Amino acid sequence: MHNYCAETANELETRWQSCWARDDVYAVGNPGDAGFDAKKPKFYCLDMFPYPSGAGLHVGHPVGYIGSDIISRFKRMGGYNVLHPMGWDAFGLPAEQYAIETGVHPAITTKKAIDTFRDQLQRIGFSYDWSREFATIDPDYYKWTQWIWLQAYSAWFDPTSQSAKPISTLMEALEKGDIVPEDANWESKTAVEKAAYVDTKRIAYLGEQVVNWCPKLGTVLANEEVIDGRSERGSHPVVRRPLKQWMFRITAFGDRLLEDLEDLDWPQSTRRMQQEWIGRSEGADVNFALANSDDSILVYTTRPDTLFGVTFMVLAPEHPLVAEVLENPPSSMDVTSVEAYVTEAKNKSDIDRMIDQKEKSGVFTGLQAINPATGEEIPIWIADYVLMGYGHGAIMAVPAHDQRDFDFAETFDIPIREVVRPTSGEDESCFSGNGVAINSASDAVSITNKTTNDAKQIIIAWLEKEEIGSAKVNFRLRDWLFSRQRYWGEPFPVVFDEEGLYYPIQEHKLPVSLPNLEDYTPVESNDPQPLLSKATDWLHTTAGEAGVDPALLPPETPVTRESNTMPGWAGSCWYEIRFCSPHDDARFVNKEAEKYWMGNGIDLYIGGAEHAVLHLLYARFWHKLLFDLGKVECNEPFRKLFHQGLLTSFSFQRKNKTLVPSNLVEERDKKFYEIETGEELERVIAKMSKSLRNVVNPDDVIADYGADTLRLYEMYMGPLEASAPWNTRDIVGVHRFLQRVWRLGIDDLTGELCSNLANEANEDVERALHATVSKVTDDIPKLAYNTAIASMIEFVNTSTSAGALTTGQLDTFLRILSPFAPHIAQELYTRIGGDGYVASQSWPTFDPKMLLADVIEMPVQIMGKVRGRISVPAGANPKEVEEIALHDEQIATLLENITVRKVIVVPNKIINIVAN
RNA sequence: GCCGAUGUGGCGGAAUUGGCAGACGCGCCGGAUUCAAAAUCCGGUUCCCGUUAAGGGAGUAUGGGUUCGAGUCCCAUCAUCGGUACCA
Repeated sequence: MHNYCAETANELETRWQSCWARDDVYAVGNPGDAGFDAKKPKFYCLDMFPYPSGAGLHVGHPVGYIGSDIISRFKRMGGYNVLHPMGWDAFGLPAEQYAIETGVHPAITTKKAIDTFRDQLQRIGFSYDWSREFATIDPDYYKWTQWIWLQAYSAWFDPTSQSAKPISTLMEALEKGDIVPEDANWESKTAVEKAAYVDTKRIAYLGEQVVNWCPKLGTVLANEEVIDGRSERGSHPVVRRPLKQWMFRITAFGDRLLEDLEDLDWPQSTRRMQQEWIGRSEGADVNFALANSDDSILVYTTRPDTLFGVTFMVLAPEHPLVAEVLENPPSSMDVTSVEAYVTEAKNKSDIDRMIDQKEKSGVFTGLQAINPATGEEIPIWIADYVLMGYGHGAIMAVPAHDQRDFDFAETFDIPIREVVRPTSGEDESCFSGNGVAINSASDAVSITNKTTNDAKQIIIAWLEKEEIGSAKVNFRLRDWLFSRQRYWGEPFPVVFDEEGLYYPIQEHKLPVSLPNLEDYTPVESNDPQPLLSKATDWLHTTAGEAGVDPALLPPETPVTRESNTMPGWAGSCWYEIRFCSPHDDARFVNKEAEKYWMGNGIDLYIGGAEHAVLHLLYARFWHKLLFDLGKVECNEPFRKLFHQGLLTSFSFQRKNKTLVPSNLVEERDKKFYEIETGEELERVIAKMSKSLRNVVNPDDVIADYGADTLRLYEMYMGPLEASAPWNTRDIVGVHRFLQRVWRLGIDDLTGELCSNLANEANEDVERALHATVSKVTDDIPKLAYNTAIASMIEFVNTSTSAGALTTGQLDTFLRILSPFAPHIAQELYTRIGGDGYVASQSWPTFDPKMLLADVIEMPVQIMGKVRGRISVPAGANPKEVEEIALHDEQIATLLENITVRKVIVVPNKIINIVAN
């Protein structure tokens, strides 16, 4: 037998894969390379590169990769230069955790995992340009990751131009007096003070602030990595504590990160999530003077128009004024209870703070502030519902118009004063919407009867005139904490002298290599202890050895290296750029190559929606920084983004909603039972997971059916963006399809070419072929692969039934099949005498005239129900169609005793007769 | 709670600007081929009524609405999934 089966598929697939590798079929050059035509249009199609885990690939991984491979192959055949690379995101926690358990160096396990992943991916037949492969752990790569960090270190954000600039421009402007420091006192500063001031303005800066410390992971985490007070990875408890850490001034880019989302071709939901994460709000800073004191409290509010409704103030327990007042408490303060409350709040984790949101707790300070609008004294409270991390850690409370303040006021019996009336609808107990100001007039200022928006403007103008406040834009986004106390990450190119002053490593001395460690176990300590501090020989060195500019520090000066490392995100923040020229060692990317491939951003970026905020926001930030500094052409890296759906699996659920691993379930009469207990189970959709035993390995699927079947099945399951459950039973459908494709060209019995390929073309088959080419050509750019495959199945069924297909028709069909099932298409293409690789041929065209039939069959409805059908010549005008319909025997009979009121003719679609 | 998405046969899913609901595949039923089975091929398959049939009725989460015509548009409700969580 010579039929298409698992053996046939596996034999021909591995054979062609080695030919592709041998002939570099999918390698693409760069502008300036021999044979590279830079006048051709380009298509840069990128997959989010994987973190290669020791477990290897499961069938969920390739979904997006198959999707990107199909459109890449399609674009190549359409005459584009296609950049379609793959690499590895290889720094990170899992390899390090494994090293802690086994003592095996992360570099070894990571390399092994990469080799496994690469083998598995190559077996699926992707058209990656493997000559561009790299991993983020390669010193040639992380050298430039460190270099980019130095760019941020050596830059500041100029608020006037809203862009990053070299730090030297700041120093010049300060010297010239164009920029004045906050204390208006540049001239009298010492050199060290001047340097310290400039340091506070760097985009990569060392900041002492409260961080999220995860004892279990032994490292700090960025705000984004903390979910409900637990680590995003592993879900371990996180506590907050102050620490000096490297930060990125991402908040400076908040406006641009927000505004530039508008022009991106991204899923609406992802843009929304980024918008909300950035969380821009407009409002005002207002200073409240304390009664009987020179102190004041600065608050941020989005509702300055409710100033007349402020009946108390609240400080976060961590607010500096709290500690200050406790040092020297006024007689009105109940020191014991205030201290107790503050201590308790400090010890509470974020999770505990979030429980019982309704139940507000707090303590009165005994202090009073003065409402600047009314002149009234208002009490100052401390409560943990006010967060130190947002605004100024203090609020003006307006219980009538803010639910939280309302709950608090109710609990502690504080007056509630209504100052906004809704323009419509009933007056709720706590109305937080826009309306019209009431009860808002004093000798100082009046906004009564003004709409909320007008009232805001008036109050802000008044605050500014009185110099007690100003308009302010605030972001939810915090600066990005960029230090980790882990081993398996990029070292920072910076050292400290004995006084704690820091110095960057010179560019030409990069990379700062990661030293080897004997032992990866984190140090048990209340204080975060970076693992690299165990590498004492490496840690303590001299300025010259480390590569500090001798002009900054004499070479023999003893220095300590930075022992924190960069987080896992670092490598994935710019890999898309490096793929343009991965082996360039003169620059982080070749300028011409970057301009050609990324001048208008990446044409298609495919990856999971789980990266909607973190990775995509960080990468955008790095790109904008590099853009401002003139290092890249474009200010957004990913022009078009697409999220593939999650591949789920079936699982089995007991009545009490617990899940049963799939290997403990049996199927009888279409029902599912737990083997041990005999309980009937419900089949539900669940994530693939080891514990549920419902993970499918692509290697097994390939062994049973071949890679082409795997590719086709994953794309045929449904729309690429939708989640769908893996159902092994369904795979045979597309496998049978490929068997029929095979028989179009090959006689199963003899293995020879089918004899009828030489016959004359069949008219119906030819029309069907044009229709299929048209459908597939339309569907691929939309990534609507499931319907493209359906139309190809229909074509094969049509030509199989017709028993007639010419060599030329088969050639055309194999070309449109080739992006989906490249191996079988190549094999048959070669067997029917095609030259070279089908992947390098041109995409077929179709004749639109062939899509139109001469006679069109149209359904005829009477009162919206189909009652018959008629045949009309193509191009008949509506009047003619109406005549034909009304004179149709069957229709005329049905219309005998009723009156025709109206006839609606939709050309080429339908006729509806309104009659009664 | 708030924001967003989704809801179509036994299952995965199709359906241009509103125009024949269920393409295509799985499964199932019947047939051909076979000593037999597998594989393959052909036909059928939304549900209900109708002896097979002819034919009729209902139907795209639920309830209303707009329209000659609604899976598609509008309003309300329910369910599932995702995001978010005191952001002043």
